[in-house]
Amino acid sequence: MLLVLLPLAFTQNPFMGSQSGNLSDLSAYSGNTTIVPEAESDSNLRHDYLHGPSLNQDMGLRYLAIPTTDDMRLVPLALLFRRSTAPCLPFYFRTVSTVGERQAQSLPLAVWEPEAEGIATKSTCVMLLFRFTPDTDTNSPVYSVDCTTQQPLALNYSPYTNIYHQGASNGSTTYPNGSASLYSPATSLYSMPDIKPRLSSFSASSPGMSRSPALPHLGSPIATRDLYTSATPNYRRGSDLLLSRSPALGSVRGAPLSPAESRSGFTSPASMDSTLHISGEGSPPLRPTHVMHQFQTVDGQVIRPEIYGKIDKGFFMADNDWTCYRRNYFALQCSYTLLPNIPNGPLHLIQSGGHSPNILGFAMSISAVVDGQHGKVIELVQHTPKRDKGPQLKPERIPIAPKQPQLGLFGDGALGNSSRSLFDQSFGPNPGQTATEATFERIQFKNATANNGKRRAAQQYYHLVIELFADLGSHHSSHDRWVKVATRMSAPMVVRGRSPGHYQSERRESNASIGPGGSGAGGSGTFSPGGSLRVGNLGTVSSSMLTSPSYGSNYDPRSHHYSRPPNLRIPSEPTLSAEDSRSFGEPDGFLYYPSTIYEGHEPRYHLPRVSEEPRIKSEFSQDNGYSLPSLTGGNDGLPRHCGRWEGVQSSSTYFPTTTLQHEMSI
DNA sequence: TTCGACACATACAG
DNA sequence: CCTGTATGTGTCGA
Repeated sequence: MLLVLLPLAFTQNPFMGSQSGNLSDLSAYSGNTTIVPEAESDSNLRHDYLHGPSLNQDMGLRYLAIPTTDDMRLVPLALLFRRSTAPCLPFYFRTVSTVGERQAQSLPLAVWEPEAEGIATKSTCVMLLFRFTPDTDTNSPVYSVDCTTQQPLALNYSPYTNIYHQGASNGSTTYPNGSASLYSPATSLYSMPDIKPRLSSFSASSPGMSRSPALPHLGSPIATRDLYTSATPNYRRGSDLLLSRSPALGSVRGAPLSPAESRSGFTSPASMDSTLHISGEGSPPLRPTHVMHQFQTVDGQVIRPEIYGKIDKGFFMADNDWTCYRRNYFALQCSYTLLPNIPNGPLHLIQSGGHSPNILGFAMSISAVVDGQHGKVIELVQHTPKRDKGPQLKPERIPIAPKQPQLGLFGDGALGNSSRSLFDQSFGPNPGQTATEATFERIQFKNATANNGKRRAAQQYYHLVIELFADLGSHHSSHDRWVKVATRMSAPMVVRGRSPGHYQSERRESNASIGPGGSGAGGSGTFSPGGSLRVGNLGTVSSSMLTSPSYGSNYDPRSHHYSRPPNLRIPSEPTLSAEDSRSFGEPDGFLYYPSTIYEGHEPRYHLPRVSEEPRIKSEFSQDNGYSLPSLTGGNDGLPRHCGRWEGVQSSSTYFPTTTLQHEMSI
């Protein structure tokens, strides 16, 4: 089965007037699919996409389609509309199989991360397309789709990226076995903020792909990759493969973004906001949150944690793998929410055996493993700015409060009061405020992956793991006090052990690197443009500073490693080698293909460079000046920086009048 | 072959 | 321009 997230740009806001305004269009290419307005969904269609406040007036899952046949066509399954241009957190799509009354499984399908898509219009929607194939679907039927979203955190700037589509091409590729693969653009799946999506490797002329007869009159198909090109000068792409275990899909993983298309140096504003955990292009995607323990309120309501994370800096795509250098720093921003969010309720850990210990708080940490979730642990080390002259530590467990999912998309106070309900301790420069995000900076892998760069041997892969722990209280032994309740693992990554020069023969398309000179990450604590405060912390509050994490350009003047002709577009070719078959190990074969489709090919607006944001030096430096884990405190009272981004309010300015349809055929 | 240590290069802030 | 800081990377030896 193939899932495709297909962003569409509508000339008219689907929220205006008839909300079913697009239904007819959808029906037009629905083929053997039954499409029903959400209100009409029946037992066959479960779409309780509201895991806590999620869809709201700003966005909605309007239609769901019930595949009635297993024909080979794509089946439009759902349309997710967004009417606002404001940023929002990713939407998570899951399949839900039901056995009796019980949900048997909930398979993550895809995450649509608006910012990553550069959606800046009121008339945007995402359509999920499923391709049902006899072989795959027989064993893993998908009965419905669950669409959830983590509530938006406050953002004050526009995350708009000037992504636009140009040219016409299909965004899918046909593989030998007949199944089409789509890649998620960088902004893809399970990843977070720093948007560097890599495009799907759909070349403009993907062989085997043709317009689907089922998807008529929607304009010319476009290649995802095109969406990230010219008008997106600094847009980073990351690509991700969603999930897939099937050989066919697994091969997708390799589908890379053309290096040429990656825009160096740009970090989406959204990614700059530490409160935002939207996956970003250019950073390795994260798999869905793996919940190990749920919680319960006193009245029995089950609470599920959702982890957010964003891998910052240091990573780039090489040979279709997320890659970094062991010696270079990367950073990892972590936060979590509780869904539904219960502001003041004491929580109890749900454990087998009946005992339900109180949860006094939560903490997050990071780790790494090799070869999957249960692989051997790989040590991570955290440096101080002194690097070799300073201590080398292991990333510690940082207590932080949950972010509040229920706050409005555009509201302030994403880190508000309720965060304090679980944590009285204060972090950050604003006493009383509870940190809701921990940023682990200057992290390095202790070891490189085996055989990296060598094709003759199997490439080893690491995964970063973000861990959420519940604090059961100091009355427990140190061993029992912290219970790991959820984890979220990154896409597989290659860690190179040697200097870049050693790999120069290989192409590098990244951007993740902050570039030479360490201009970017500078200090420890930062204020993101969105107003979140990141407080450097080495056990205690150490420092903070205002800054806009500027990642600068990908371009490395010294080595030129990251440079590429600005307009050079290299047709991406899916790599389907066995190596590429490596999959996420997630349940199966779902790929998604998010992209925003714009009509018109004119160059679009350019985003202000994030690097232009003012950087403010720390005011809270500790004596030692070190700052390791950073905590992001509530942003209450912090200035929201919106100004420079506010100009993009009117989507009409940027949107073509023609609706484009990206189609794919199998 | 891998990795630590040292050194150098570069960007940026003051 | 100079200096200090931070960090990417080249090199070498264990």
